[in-house]
Amino acid sequence: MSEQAIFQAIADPTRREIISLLASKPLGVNAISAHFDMTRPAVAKHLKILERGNLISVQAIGRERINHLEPLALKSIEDWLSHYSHFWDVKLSTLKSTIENKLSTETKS
Amino acid sequence: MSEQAIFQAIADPTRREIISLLASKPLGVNAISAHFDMTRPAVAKHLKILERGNLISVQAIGRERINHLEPLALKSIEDWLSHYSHFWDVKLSTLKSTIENKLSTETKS
DNA sequence: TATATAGGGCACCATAAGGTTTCATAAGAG
DNA sequence: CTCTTATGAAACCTTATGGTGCCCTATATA
Repeated sequence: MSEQAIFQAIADPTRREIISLLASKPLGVNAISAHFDMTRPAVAKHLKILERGNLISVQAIGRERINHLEPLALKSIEDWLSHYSHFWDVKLSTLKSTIENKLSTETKS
Repeated sequence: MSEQAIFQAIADPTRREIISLLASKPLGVNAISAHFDMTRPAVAKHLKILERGNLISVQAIGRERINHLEPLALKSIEDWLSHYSHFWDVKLSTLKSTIENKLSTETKS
């Protein structure tokens, strides 16, 4: 839930690769570790960290635990970036603040 | 230069706070460490990591070394995020049109 | 010149992070 | 019931990380 958990989760290249993998298809621990040159417990640890950052959700089917990507959690990163991104990208932050302004004036009136 | 250096740089909460500090004003090492409950060498190490990720540049003036934020380096993060952001971008634009519809019906009535 | 100030650099320490091996358990398949 | 497969979990090792204290050099300034 903490923002730090997400920043930490995406800091590791292996975990970013796992995210990339799960983006195309939900997978179990074994299927994921097949893509890496490391043992299953190592991958399982990475998955736990990703889960702690709410970047993946786990769905147990029988004896399998399928890991699903939860991309919405990445929005915190986007939000943090928006404080600085106006430097190169005015478009998105303008859209965001426009919406927020409209929302606040709406609720006020 | 490496993408990993940037992800690693923003993974630490202290470094993100330093980024936030430098966003408002370029500062020297001493001025920065005055904001934290840690010694100057510790802050200097963080600065070195930020520099390695090209997130700050250093300008030497006399005996002072002023650290400037280089927000453009954060674009790599934005680029990486863009692979997944469509998930919530759809939501956001939907929200936008919803609001605009509400606003137009409001002004019409 | 003497002295205070800004900062670099090194040695050291404790803990966290990433990995392995090994063992245990739970659920399908024969 | 037995065997295989999917996974969790603990113990352990090695290296990275974040921090400290201490000492050095360079530049201002009284």
